[in-house]
Amino acid sequence: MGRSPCCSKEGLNRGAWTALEDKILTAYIKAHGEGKWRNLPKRAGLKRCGKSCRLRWLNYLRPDIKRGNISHDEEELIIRLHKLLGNRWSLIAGRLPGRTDNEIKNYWNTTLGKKIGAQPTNQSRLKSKPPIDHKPTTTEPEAAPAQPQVIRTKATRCTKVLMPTDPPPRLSEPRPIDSTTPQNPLQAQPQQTHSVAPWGSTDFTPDYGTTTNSNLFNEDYSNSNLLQNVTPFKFEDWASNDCLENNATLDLDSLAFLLNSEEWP
DNA sequence: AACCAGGTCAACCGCAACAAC
DNA sequence: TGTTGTTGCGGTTGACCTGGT
Repeated sequence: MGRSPCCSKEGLNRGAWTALEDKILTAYIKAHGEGKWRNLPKRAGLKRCGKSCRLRWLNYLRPDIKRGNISHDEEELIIRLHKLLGNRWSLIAGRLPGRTDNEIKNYWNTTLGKKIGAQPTNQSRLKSKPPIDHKPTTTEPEAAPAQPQVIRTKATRCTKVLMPTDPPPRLSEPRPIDSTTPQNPLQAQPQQTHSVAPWGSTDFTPDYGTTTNSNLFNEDYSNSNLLQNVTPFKFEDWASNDCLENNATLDLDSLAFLLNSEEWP
């Protein structure tokens, strides 16, 4: 490869983090804040690569991390969002306060992927495992007739986002439902600095009442605490956002078509 | 008790987008 | 405008755990 690794491998610790390393990293970030990951290990006195520090902080040490016990509401939300977004774990995680993309990805690959009959992302693992009996549960949508429609899976960053001047409330602080503003999980507020919603524009108009799937969310989630504070979005608005790739409009057109189809649960 | 298979999850890897120069 | 450095992302790996035999 033409490019050197992010850091020299020599003399650096690898593998599981020790309690001491965690302590050092946490203390350093509390004192100096996040960012500058490349220089962080040197400054903090850690024999770790900056990438490793970042990952450890984001996925494990951050104070707002929720660990384990993914609730039923969260599970359903993950399933729905995965149907919409595919393996874009950071976006999905952005809808789930306190959850990390890594945790959701793992949860999907080990639990949800099997439950709903989707292929885990880890294809190599599947090869050595027997087929899974996909029985729909009472709480899950009907098993998809075919592979879930995935927009795309390549990693892309989305930083050109217009943040709302009035950030939506956290999921953990539900607001009363306004009957005039149907709710949608995709409008749940982004709570993580590393992952923001592409539909962050403040001026789009909630309007998805023209499709047979307009109640995709508000029906299924009408009883969900998690989703009582979210508002619907419009695919056209979403697709036109600058942060999406040029071909995203096409993909979203396909997605809109999919949502209009009878096959959509 | 020992072994094995399968499941879970933290960590690593390589790529691509973005920022700085 | 092009190049280089940095950051963030999804995919993948492997150590550890657990349950069955």
